[in-house]
Amino acid sequence: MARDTKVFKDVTNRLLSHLQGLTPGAELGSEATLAAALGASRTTVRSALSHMAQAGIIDWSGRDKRLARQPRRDDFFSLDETRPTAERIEEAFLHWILQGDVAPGTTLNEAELSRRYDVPAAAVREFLIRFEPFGLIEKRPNRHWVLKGFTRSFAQEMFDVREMYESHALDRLLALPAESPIRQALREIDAEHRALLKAEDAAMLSFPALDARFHRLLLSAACNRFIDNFGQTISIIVHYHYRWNKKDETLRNRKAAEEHLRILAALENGTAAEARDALAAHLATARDTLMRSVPWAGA
Amino acid sequence: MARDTKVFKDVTNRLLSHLQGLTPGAELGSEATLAAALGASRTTVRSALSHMAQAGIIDWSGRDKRLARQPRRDDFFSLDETRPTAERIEEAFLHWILQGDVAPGTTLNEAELSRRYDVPAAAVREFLIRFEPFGLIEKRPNRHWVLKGFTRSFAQEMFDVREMYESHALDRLLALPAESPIRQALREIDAEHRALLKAEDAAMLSFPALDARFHRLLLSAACNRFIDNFGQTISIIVHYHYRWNKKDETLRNRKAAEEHLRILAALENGTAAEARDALAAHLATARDTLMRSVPWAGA
DNA sequence: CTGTGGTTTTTTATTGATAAAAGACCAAAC
DNA sequence: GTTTGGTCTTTTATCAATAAAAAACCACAG
Repeated sequence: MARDTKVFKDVTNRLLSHLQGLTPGAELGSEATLAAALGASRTTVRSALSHMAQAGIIDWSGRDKRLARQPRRDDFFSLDETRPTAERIEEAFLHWILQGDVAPGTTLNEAELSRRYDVPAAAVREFLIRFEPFGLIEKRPNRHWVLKGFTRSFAQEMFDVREMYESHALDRLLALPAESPIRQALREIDAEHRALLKAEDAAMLSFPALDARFHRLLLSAACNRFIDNFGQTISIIVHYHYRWNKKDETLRNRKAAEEHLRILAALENGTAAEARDALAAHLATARDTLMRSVPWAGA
Repeated sequence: MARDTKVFKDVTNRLLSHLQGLTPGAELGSEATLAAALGASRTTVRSALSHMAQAGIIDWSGRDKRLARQPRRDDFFSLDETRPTAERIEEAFLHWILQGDVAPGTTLNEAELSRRYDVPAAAVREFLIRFEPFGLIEKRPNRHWVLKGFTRSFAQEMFDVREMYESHALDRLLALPAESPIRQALREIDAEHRALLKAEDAAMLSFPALDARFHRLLLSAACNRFIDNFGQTISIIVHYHYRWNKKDETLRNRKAAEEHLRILAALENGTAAEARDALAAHLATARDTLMRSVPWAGA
């Protein structure tokens, strides 16, 4: 077999949902236009079109492309088939690692991971290479990968960098005018926090996603690709950590949301010192929460 | 063809140079001992041994392994054959990029790089993946890699992080006792700086290596894998930059060496504030030097 | 001469085959 | 009974073949 037809399926799906908005007989526009709109090559769009013509969804001959009938639900490919491979590995792998039942020192076999997650071996390899500088895994040349585990020292070092970056970003943020896009976005996030805190406890489950957005937005004020990059990886780790550690979840999230609000309030009305103080307090809580859930043992 | 026999050649070379210290008739020791000493598998050591037996360098039958004659120069494999692939790509690629005649926006073809540097395509791919988070290149999914170039904003962002990390490391260093290994190592580096400054101008060519060691040692005080990792990459970039930018080289190096000495003196005898000040001054000069050589134009 | 679609070429992603290197196993030697 | 070396198995690195996707090319309609 050669490469997967993922892009073709994804393009077909997106083309179909576009067609749902049209009435039968409507013109579809030129191939080049469709390709540009879908962000794919004309070759792939043509494959999708001929697939849809065969299925009787469109009439197609030369320049004349018309909707023949409304797309049905079973015309679509399943979402699972179009999900990016990288995303699937990342999710499966991080879930496995942060689940906690994988001991540090475990050797990772590329072929086995590839089989287990049903993804190409090259994609597994690529993921592991990308993940290595992050420090959780290590490659022994000519040998296998070794899991170094989520140790206390790892968590500590991660937080040291996080504190450095977020403090730096906050200082940059304080220097920005109140009308800047980032500060406007922060005001919107402030409103979302208030709405979440007013809602029922169950709604608190959506806090991790909000938390990730808040911190990424904060870091984006640094306008630094290295910091953005780190923030992305950290948000993955923290996100999966939240998913895993269910203890006192609602209470913990509520407290974190309130700490976010204190930072946001200080940014809006308070002094720079108060904002720095609020951020430091929040990061200290976050560090404490994370460290509590990391086992003392481990290499 | 399958994989290269690089490890075999390297093991053979190292075994040969070990044999040069022995007199003919001497026993070589067990296969397992040799394998452990050379950091390779017994399988590979056995291949090397049978190669050397065939060449008449040793007499080998069962447990009895003796040196038959002194290894000659032409018994060795050429150094070029044993150099790690990763190192070769890194050197060739970074040299090409930092040479400056490659315009940002240039597309990189994996197969072409593989041919040009005579390294396996997979190794090129691996190198590019590792290098991507560093921000110089970018992958368009299902398409090629794109060079983003060594732009002013890139250099600026790199230095922002560098300043953050080195300041943090310095604070950690100031808290260490005078007898700590890092401070001892710094005293040795201090002496090397003084020796270099006393020597002729030509000796200043070895400064870049000393500079890299100084900064890496400083960063190592942070005891943080993320910081160490960044330091490694930066030292590569700065190293290649030095190699490229020959203007006022000696003068520039001399100045930097003196700035290093000021930091080291402050660490030894001065106040914390003086040390911080000296570091800030040095980083400002370094930033200025780098920025001067980065063209204003570019994406 | 510009936009469009049919066609061909190039490049990338993926797989399976193959040899190097590592690692496991086991019997003989000390 | 521990060490050592011969042999076999597993895993990794590499290449070649193949199909998807992209990109280039070209002819023709308007």
